[in-house]
Amino acid sequence: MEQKEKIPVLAVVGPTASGKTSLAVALAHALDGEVISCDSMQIYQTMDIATAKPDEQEMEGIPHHLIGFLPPDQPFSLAEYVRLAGEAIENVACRKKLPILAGGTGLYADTLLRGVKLSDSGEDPAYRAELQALAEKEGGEKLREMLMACDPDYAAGVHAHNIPRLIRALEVYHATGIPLSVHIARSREGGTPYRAFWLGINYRDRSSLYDRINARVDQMMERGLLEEARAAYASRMKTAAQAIGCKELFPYFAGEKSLSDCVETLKQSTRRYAKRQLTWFRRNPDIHWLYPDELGKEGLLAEALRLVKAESGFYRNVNSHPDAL
RNA sequence: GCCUCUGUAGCUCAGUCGGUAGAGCAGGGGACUGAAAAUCCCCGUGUCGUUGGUUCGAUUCCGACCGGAGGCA
Repeated sequence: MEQKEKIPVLAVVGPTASGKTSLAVALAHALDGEVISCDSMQIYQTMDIATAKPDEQEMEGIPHHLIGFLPPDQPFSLAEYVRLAGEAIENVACRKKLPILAGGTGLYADTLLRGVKLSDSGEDPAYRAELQALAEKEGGEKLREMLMACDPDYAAGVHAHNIPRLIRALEVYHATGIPLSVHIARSREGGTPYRAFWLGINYRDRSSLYDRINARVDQMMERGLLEEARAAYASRMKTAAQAIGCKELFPYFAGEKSLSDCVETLKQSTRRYAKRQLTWFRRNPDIHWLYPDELGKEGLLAEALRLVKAESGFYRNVNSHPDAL
């Protein structure tokens, strides 16, 4: 049987406020691409400021997919993202454009581009609630003991304090009779329909990234983050309320903390988030790292293009349709 | 000018009845398979302000000097 040709996908990843958006747009211009967002919060219709969604001006006419399509009261999941992003990539590739995956949600990017096949067990809210109650009553150790009995491999790697992980692992076993660790091993077997080329943005000097983060939070406040967060505070959201830029301001609305304290906390959580993102991406050996504080603005794009062009499939993909429009 | 207090980790401070020191926060590292902007784990060497003295030994006691805070004139 003829092997289906893999779809080339350019991935632009990195921590928040590192400049992914503008690099992705510039690459889209240069390589005739479209951007597919890989961001677990930009999917929502609200919170434009907090999630730093690119606006019309920043998009520069480049089509962006998977941004702002979901009502904020809707929950979302990894599996849904993989499905929707897969469709978007297909759609873009069919129109002979280069799919450019851009965003900072590492779990989403990896699961998608590595072709991970998630277990077919969805969520079981009733069972979850049961486990949650059990954890509150008897502690995480109890859940870990239960997991140890059915999936010792996975249990060995999860701390008893990490309740959500324990619950999910128990839920999977409960629903499928197969340990999550076995699902995970199998999920990697099938290979991926994509040929990914990874670009990562990082800063040689961590503090210069932090400076950018602090400045961007101030900018968000000037643009009306407070009102946006107030609206989020008033409405009861589930997943979306986790967004950094909303929850940190809630204590101010509740009259528990001063606004300036909340803004400081907001900056700090953003910094910590960036650090976690870097931890995630660093372990990906396929990423070609770019350092804006070393390359400068022009140099960043030039270096990115140089790397991409050296990778045959991507540039050829562009050249093969020079007459399109 | 005099008196008192104070100077220890990036910050706020403990502490050593003399044997070179530890908390919180900040910060760093790591894990991660259906809520991931989430959830969780690990990490504390620093001229103990400078300089003399006492001492086997001083960050600790004493003196001087240099910062800082307060008080009296």
